[in-house]
Amino acid sequence: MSWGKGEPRGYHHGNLRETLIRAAMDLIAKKGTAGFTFAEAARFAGVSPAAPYRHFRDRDELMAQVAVRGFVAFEAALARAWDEGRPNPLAALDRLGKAYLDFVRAEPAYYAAMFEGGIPASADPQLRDASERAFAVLRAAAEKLCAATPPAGRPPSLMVALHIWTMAHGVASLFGRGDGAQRALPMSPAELLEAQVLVYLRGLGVTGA
Amino acid sequence: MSWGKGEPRGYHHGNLRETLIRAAMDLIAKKGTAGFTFAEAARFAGVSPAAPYRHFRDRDELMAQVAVRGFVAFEAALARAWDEGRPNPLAALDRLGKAYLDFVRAEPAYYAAMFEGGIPASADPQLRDASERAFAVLRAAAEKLCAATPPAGRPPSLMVALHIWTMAHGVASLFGRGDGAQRALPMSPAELLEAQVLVYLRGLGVTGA
DNA sequence: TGTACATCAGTGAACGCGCGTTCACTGATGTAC
DNA sequence: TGTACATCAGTGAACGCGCGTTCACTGATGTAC
Repeated sequence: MSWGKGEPRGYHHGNLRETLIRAAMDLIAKKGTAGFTFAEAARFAGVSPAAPYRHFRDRDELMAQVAVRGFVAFEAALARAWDEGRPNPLAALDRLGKAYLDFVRAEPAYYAAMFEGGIPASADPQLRDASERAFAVLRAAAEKLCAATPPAGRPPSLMVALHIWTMAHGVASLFGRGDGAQRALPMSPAELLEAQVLVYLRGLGVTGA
Repeated sequence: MSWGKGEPRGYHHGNLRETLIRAAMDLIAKKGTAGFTFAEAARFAGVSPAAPYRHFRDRDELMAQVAVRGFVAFEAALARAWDEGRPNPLAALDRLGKAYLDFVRAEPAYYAAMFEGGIPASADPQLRDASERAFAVLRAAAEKLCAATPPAGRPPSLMVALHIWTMAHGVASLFGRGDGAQRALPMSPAELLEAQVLVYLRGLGVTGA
């Protein structure tokens, strides 16, 4: 079950599934979601073009698996940053936004598979679930923030969660990509998002903003 | 120079360039940016696979042309909605946001070519220019809005323009796509964006928000 | 502990397909005189 | 106005390529007894 990296492998690979997922990530990171083929992933793994069919129905299933892993890693990163709102929701939210951008920049393959892979989240229950969990972190954050707003006219926390999401996603997708496709900006994406969230929170009447 | 639609065409097509661009748009709308090929565009136009080379260097140049047209149409739609801030900046901004979402929903091919085509805006000066012009509408809107904020601590209008852009783009890319890939929402994308912008403007201290 | 056998995971050759691209060509158009 | 000719725009056949997918196969692994 455990295979040394440099060891010559025998007839059986041993962890082909794992290797193929990593190969897919490498290829997606390098050439984008479109320039990733089943055949090339096999070649990358040093295996015949028929071998992947033992582990994945087709290219889309492999891509979906990458996306699932992406959402799992994403959720972990966001939850770690949010840290249940410690020491206070504002500081934690700031970390959350930075974590969002960091993830997109550091994991272009995950980001591409998650949001540009052409795999609808509804297609795979596993994918849907992983994506829900990641969003749940944002929901939790929104709830704590809403609790800090004046009770009169308190906004629905689901809406606030969606707003946070769209702000982070908008900045990330327009300016925060890992590859060099971003446009010139007078400030860093992180600064842009931070300022935006602060204005938004002030508009919400969050105490201390 | 003018060709009736149903007329049988002779050896020369007459407006192949135009027809290819429209074919590309149809294909991109149907199958996304990845599932669009030079050969199929030619077939779609009823012309030999070698013919497109008389008009475009390669597939990417055709895609870039679609993106350029997209930005031109986008600018027109945004400018029309903004209408120089009449009758007041808040009402105009609301229209602007709706126009952004409408465009993305109604013109999936343009949107895809503009933001998902893998064509960096910096690649083509014409593309860069068209994209600048579209953004200029947002800048103009941001300037008028900033003028309506308290002079003390007035934010830079470029930043506000970028914030408006990322909010609209975030909502559009996550929830406002023309195809059925959007997720379930407790409200329409337009409502979500409108509420978000209102909170943001209140945070900015815009008079009347 | 050894042996027989079922199952598993990867092979490699083959296939049909559509794409991108080239080439010499040819029909149509426009223009100089 | 007519004619000769240059230029333009599209043809169609051909090519090499890589992809997705299948197939009967075979080497390795695990397990029952």
